[in-house]
Amino acid sequence: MTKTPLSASEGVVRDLPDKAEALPDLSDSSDPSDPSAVPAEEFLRLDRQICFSLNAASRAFNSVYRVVLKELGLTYPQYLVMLVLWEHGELPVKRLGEHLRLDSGTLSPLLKRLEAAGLVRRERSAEDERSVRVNLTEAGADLREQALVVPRRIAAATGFDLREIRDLRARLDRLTLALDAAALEGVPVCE
Amino acid sequence: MTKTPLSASEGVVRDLPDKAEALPDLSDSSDPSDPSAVPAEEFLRLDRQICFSLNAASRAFNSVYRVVLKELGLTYPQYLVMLVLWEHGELPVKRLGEHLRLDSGTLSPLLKRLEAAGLVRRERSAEDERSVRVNLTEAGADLREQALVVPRRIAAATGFDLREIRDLRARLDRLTLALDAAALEGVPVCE
DNA sequence: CACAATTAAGTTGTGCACAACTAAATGGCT
DNA sequence: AGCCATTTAGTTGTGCACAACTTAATTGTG
Repeated sequence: MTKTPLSASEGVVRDLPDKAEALPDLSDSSDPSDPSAVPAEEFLRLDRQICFSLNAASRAFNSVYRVVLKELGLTYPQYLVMLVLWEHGELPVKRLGEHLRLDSGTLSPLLKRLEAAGLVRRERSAEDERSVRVNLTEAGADLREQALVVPRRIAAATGFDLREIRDLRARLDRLTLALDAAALEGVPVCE
Repeated sequence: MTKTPLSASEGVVRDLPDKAEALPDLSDSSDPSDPSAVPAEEFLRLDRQICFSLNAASRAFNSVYRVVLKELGLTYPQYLVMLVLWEHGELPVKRLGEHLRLDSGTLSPLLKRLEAAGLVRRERSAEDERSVRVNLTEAGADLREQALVVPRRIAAATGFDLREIRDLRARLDRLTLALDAAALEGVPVCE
């Protein structure tokens, strides 16, 4: 077996939405904002759920993009790189990485593949020989035309309207900010 | 260079939260629920943002878990597997995959590593020789004790209270459901 | 100016996700 | 019984994320 069926095939265990209501509603406890009011056992189970949800959403998103992007010949991370280049034009690898929160360990091979595909050119900067500037080729710039339909198709697949998307985005950004901050000053030891 | 600094180092391009307000507010257009009211160019930019947000949140989450789980000797996906086993006990690989939405291509090597670490045992089922049952070893069962603190630390890192976490989870699950459905019956061609 | 620290890109190695495939066991169905 | 479709794990190959490292260019400081 290889691919867990995505559909509502009979035997499938669906942890995601169903159990959401079936489980004890932790937010109904005396003080919903106080995590220490919840027993550790329950908390472990809750963790299982939120982990899974985020993971599942991320992967579901990925796989929808994968389908849509296949006809452009791009992977999802490659699409993200192209989006930045379409919007900003030439950029050194460093800047690209800042936009995407990716380091050279990820970008170097990815850019090599984009270059092999003829979408991008890389050349050492003259002023600073350490820096490599990434440029769109004509083919790369032209691909933007085909990409214009992608967002609509994705948005349609989510079933969310624009307001919901915006709202979800805001929450996710807030989450990311908090997590980054926590990662910086060391993850809290207990509390 | 290798790791894009997570901190507020001066030159860092922060696409995530700042631009959220700086950009034209698409949801203020005449009809927020009608995507076709938005020009394709804007839509492409919006897509860039929501993609990035989801991706960034997922990776930020991952890296916080990575830090916390390192002292347990687990990766994040391995932790997810252990959570399922702690909750359900012995399971065939197939069921494990259903809980986690992972196929054998991902699980087989992962379980092999967990087995090498002495946390699980795998044995062919007697009734059905196709099936492999995954069992916790004593060490694997014991590890649960240490894992009990993980959820609190993560929750603390998010800065979200339980209600917000629950709410975010509900949205993500809804998103996943919609995306799965779309993936099933083919992603909409244009719409 | 010289030399240490910093910065940019790339390389190597590990682990995960997934598509495509193989191998073996099982369950019908005739 | 014999055969074929299905089911279950596993394998192989590609691409991404990231840690740890290397190399080379640049900057800062004495």
